[in-house]
Amino acid sequence: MLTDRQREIVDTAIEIIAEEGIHRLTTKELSGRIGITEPVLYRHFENKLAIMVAVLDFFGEWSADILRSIAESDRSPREKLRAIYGEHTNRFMESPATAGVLFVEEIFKDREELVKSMMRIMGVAEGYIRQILQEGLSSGDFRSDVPMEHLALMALGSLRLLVTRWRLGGYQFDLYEEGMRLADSVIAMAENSEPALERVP
Amino acid sequence: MLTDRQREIVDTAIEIIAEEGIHRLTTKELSGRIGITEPVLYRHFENKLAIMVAVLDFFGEWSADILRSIAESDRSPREKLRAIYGEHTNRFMESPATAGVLFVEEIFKDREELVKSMMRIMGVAEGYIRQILQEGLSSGDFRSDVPMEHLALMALGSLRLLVTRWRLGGYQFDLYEEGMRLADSVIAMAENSEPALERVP
Amino acid sequence: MLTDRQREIVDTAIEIIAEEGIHRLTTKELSGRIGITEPVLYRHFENKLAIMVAVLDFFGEWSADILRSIAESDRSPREKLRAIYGEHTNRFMESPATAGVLFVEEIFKDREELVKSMMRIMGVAEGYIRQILQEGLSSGDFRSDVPMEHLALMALGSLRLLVTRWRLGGYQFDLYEEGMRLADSVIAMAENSEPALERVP
Amino acid sequence: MLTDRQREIVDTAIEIIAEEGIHRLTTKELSGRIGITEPVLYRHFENKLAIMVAVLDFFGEWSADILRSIAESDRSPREKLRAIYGEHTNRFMESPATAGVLFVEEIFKDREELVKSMMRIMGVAEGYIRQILQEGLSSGDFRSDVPMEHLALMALGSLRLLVTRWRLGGYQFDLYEEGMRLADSVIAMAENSEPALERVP
DNA sequence: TATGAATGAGGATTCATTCAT
DNA sequence: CATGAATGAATCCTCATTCAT
Repeated sequence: MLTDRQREIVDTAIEIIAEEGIHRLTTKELSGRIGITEPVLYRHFENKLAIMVAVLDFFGEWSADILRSIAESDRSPREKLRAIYGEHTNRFMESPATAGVLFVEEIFKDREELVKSMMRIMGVAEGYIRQILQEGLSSGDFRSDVPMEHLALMALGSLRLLVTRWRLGGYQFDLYEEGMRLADSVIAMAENSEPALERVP
Repeated sequence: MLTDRQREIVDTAIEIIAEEGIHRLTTKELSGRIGITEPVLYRHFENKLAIMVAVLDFFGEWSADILRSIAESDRSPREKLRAIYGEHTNRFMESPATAGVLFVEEIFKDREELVKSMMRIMGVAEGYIRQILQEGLSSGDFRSDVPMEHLALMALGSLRLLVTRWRLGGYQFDLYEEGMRLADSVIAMAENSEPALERVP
Repeated sequence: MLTDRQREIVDTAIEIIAEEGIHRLTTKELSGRIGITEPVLYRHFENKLAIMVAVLDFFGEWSADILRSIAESDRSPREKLRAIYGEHTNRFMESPATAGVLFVEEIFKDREELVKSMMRIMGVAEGYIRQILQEGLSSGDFRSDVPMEHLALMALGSLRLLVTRWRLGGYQFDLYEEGMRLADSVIAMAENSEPALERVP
Repeated sequence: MLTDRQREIVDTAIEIIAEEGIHRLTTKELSGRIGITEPVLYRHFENKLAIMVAVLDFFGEWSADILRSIAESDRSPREKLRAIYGEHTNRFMESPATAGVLFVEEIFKDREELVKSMMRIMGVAEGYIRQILQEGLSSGDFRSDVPMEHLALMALGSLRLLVTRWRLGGYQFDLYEEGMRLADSVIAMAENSEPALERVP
């Protein structure tokens, strides 16, 4: 879908956003890092907005890929929920720049033109998560006394907040390890508290 | 602490951030909205950074005020947790601009100079929340099989995500009502599942 | 002639020019150093130009005072020439700020309105110097094969350049000592080379 | 070393400094005179400081060129000293703007960042002058009873002061003619007073 | 496909000065 | 005599974007 140059531009844009913040994503900085002149950007994208949309789309695909592969795997709902934390935190540690994935809304929220793109991306991600939770509900693994959407809010919300603190703190702690510990807690709370009674008979 | 003019400037800055995003917080926009000339801003604040710090401090106090009054109230830990959701969502609906409170980190995260201010503010808020959760643990109301910090991450993280969606969706749903429903779910999950057995004997 | 406040303003202005350069002589800096508000300056001077003229006049009087007292003293022309170097360098070391005296033209040269003031001041100083040189010529102490105006240019020019280097170098060497050594050289060159023959018989 | 545009910018900067003073060297004035917009300046120089450094360097080269060619010429020390006055005053009359060369220190003295550049330039010039004076000393043309550095101070100092007065007086007198007359006086004073006795034997 | 050169609009900030109190 | 509050004009500089080559 994207040419090599376009990929390079998008990657570099993400790098800048991650390292220096969205307000440093300027055409000068972007072209400078790649080693091209500014007009080149306009050969490959109509304008800066188009670059940002491409960044968004990249994030969307990145996120959808992870979630889809987890959702379609053979694991139990519990394991899938764990995998969401594990996969994300793992990849974030490898490439902190992409930690922005979870915060796409925050990064671009003040650009009206991008909201639609974002909503779509978030919708896709949410879809996968709900699907996983639904499985857990159906199988009786997850408790049914709280609405699934609240489970989703807590699962994703806690993960986001964990990552936020990791970034603000300067990537000091081991995100993956903390993520897995958090996952276990979330699962413990999401589980049916009397599994034996309900499932064994 | 702040003069009237300074308050006016800070309020207007928050308004702009809420309505148009941080990237529109320019001295021109700010002075224009207030109906003064740009240099006036510099009579009341040393520079734009000082204005942003004042905005941060305002957020910090706003947040600390709510949390302190809840923490010091007579309610049960359960009720306090509920109150956190209730008070915040309620006030956000009254003044959506201040919904930024919860997202201070995101708004200013790319301004290195402000990170310290932010950390302090977040620390204060976290302190109150931990205090409330601790009470619940001590009283046996809250489950002890998950670390308190994870409870905090889930409680605050889910609230944040709820508010984020409310804002992105254009303030369409009733944040307070949804917030209280979410609170009940969070409490249900945080509670000891067999209260009678553990607390009565 | 000047009120106390006016003196304070002029002194501080000189201080600023000496320490930070003419481009830092702003009403803000000036009032700030004195500990008053900016409008106060306008109570005591019509505008900034008037302050600069007062600075110029101060310089003029300072310079004229030294030169007059030397010119009117009982010393020989030789000694008077020495005294010019000695008095100036001595006072400059006590108060480097006033070293600007010699460079009034440079400091204010781009302010057309001040040129007339400056010319007058320089004229006065030159008058005294010429008077001293004339004495030396008449008495046969100084050589007559070079025009007096050239003697003046060399005497004053070398002193200026010495002081310039002292300032640029950060006041590192002992200006007075170097000044006196220079004075001796200038005098040696200005003197009649065959004094015995011409004056004794 | 400099592109055409850069040369144009530097030349115009010098023009402005000469005509209106350093305080009128603004990006607006500079771009306006050239007939370009302000941002163009920043395509060709990193910032205003870089422009000023380029101006300084231009002065330095200009000065070094003259002095080197004189120093390396076949003339006698006497003639070289004369040539310094002659060449400089001659060129200043052709292009009064460049008269700033001699006063680089004064023009930029309050810009700390430029002092190093200046020191280097002045050092180079001084080196050539000392070299010439040394020749005169060695050859017995110049008197040895005054330190060479004092000769240099007088030679350069008197020239500077002459040019200063020429500029302040609005370029009224014939600088070249006056310069050569001054040169003769300086040489007369610098010469050994009893040449016959010392050199003929 | 890339570049060099340019630009209009806007960024934060500082200036000398005024005026009502 | 002094201040608090304000301002118009100017400062240096950066932005995204265009266009001829």
